[in-house]
Amino acid sequence: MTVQEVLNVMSEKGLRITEQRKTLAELFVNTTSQLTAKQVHSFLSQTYSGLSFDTVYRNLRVLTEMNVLEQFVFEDGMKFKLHCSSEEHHHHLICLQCEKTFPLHYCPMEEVKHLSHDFEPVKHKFEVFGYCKDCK
Amino acid sequence: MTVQEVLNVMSEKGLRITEQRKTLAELFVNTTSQLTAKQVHSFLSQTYSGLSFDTVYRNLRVLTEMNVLEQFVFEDGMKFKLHCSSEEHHHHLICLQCEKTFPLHYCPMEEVKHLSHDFEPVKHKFEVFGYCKDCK
DNA sequence: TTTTATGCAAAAGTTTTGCACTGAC
DNA sequence: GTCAGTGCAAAACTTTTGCATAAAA
Repeated sequence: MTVQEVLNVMSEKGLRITEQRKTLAELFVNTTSQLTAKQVHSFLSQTYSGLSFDTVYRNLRVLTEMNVLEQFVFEDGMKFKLHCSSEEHHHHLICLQCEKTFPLHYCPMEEVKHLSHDFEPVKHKFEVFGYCKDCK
Repeated sequence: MTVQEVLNVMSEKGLRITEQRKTLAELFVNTTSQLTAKQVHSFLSQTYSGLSFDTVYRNLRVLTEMNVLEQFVFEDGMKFKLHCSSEEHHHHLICLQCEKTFPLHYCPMEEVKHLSHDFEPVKHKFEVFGYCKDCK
């Protein structure tokens, strides 16, 4: 997904394109790792010195609601990344060192459905943490 | 795991057995769902009216550190449950209605190891949410 | 010009910390 | 009697909300 595509989605949904939002879009398009609100704020602060946290939170929330970003829960708080455009359902390998994410085109739910007859699965979380080929 | 076994672990590690901690042990031994600090506080408050939140948090942390409890991260905060005594590595089916958990003796990591040669897995999260046979 | 986005200030929610006092051993 | 546990108060941290002003369309 390009910066322009992200901005188009925002426009189509009636959002206004501010300088901050452009930079925010660039940040997420160029990052494969999952970012905390704090990290996003730090990054944007380099350009917009008076940037407030509430604006960051508001934009992260709005972008998550319109499916541009995806939200994940971790021990150290919520993290955000660009919503995977891949048509196919998949999961992620997440590097503990560089924090980059790599798509894993495998889902264990087929197997689970065979094993759990008394339970009706609705959703699931599956994430693998470890070291990528550059970091291991 | 029985209440007495939990208390024994606490004693062995040098913790003192207070009335509150006895009740806390009973709560977790009798609950298969994952509880938030808030829920634990509510429950214990029924018996100990002046109960403070910091004591609840302290005890949850101490019990987690000595592996009596297990900690999970969710959208609505940390949750705790008795550490699974099962020898075998497993995951959980979690009911969205009654919040009970059911062991799932299946782990997708064997499959993942075959698929991801460039990535060295260290740990993983796998949880299935849905409706149990009583709730569906 | 109209309406949305932003910054500021403050609040709400969760978790942690320091300290004096109480209670377990 | 000694040391750990508790309650209280306050702080730290993350996220949210209300309102006046600034900026996008």
